[in-house]
Amino acid sequence: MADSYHHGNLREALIDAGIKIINENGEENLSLRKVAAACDVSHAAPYAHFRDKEELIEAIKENVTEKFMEKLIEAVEGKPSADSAIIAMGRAYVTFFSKNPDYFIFLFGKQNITAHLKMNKEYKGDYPPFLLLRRMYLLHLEENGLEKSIEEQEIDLIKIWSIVHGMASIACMKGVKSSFNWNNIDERLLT
Amino acid sequence: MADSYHHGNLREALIDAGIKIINENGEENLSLRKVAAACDVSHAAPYAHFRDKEELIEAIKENVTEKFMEKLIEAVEGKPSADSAIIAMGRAYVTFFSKNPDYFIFLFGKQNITAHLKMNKEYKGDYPPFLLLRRMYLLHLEENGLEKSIEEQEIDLIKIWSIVHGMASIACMKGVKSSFNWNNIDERLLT
DNA sequence: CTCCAATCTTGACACTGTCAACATTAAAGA
DNA sequence: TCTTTAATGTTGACAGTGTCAAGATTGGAG
Repeated sequence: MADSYHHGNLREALIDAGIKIINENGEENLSLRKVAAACDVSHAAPYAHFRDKEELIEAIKENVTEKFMEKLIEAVEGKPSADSAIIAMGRAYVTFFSKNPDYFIFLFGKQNITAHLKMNKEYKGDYPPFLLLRRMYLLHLEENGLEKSIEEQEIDLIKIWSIVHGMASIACMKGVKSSFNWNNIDERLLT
Repeated sequence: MADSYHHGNLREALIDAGIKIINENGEENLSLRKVAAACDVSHAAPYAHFRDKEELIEAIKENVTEKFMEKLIEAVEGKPSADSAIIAMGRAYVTFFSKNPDYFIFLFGKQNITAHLKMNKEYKGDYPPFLLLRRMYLLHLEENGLEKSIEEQEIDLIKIWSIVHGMASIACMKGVKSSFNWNNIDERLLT
């Protein structure tokens, strides 16, 4: 199967090769032709699996988001309360991107993330990490017997997500060398 | 001077044309050749003013950051206290990018911002909006007679910047249609 | 066994960033 | 005023890019 005309599993191979290139040389060095070459395949072969370059990038993003979600779920599960789960999730969020800033740039660089804050919308198609956060937040309200208006809930969600996402963003900036003292911030994460 | 061999003020014209293209068609449609064409100049003319494409983009970023700073300073000046100044600055921060999300993507999409958080470093070369924030924060400590360790100060700064920057980031995401109810968040911005 | 649809190749096109060689001109110094 | 020079702009070339059209190959359904 190595030197046969048909590759066998080109789609996955292209995604893996794309991730490797992004990790080693950054997104700006990702080209369809290089990805194809890395799979020992002609320059137009990817078009049998992806409509255009954007669609390959989108597939890679899904793949990276899955890895991201694994860390978040791992952080959340087994926690005694929603509060501690949310805090653990925030830590995992920042830790994940601190370890590989390239992923942050890759995932959020063009802001093409979908997240409907309105609680009465269907959640389908929303950004999975945000879905998890919302689930934990609703659990938090329930566990503590809190009743909040939709608007208040939205604000809380924005606040929580903002500080975590903002920290990740700042941590990924070049030149920001300060160590983040997460331990001190934990208890203030939730309002 | 219109049809003379020398343009006269090509450098500024290239920057302006670049901003226009980014505003109208997004950064992904910015090419040196288009910028040159927009200035009625040959495709290699920009190389007399910029080493490469990156240097032009960097110049455009400086230009956009100046506009950003104008809004921040405008929000800060005349405020009765450092606290109210910081809150106003946060509002201006989010408002600026809510109005033109393309600028957020352009400025922070690749995270190439320099901000040395350590208080004992020289501030030169730091990101101007961050410098302003730090100045206001130190004023806040002074006005309220607070004494904090360097580490505590850093944490405060990261927190403030994180929530504001994070909100701006989330506000610029596709699909986030919720209105930001800033009025409710103001009094909780400072710890 | 045949045929078809999925998959892959080849060749082309326009566009890109960049460089080298050359042209023009404003301005400084004689 | 004339000459020279450095700054600025042009032309032409090159490799690399995304994308498409036409054709080759092949696994698998019938």
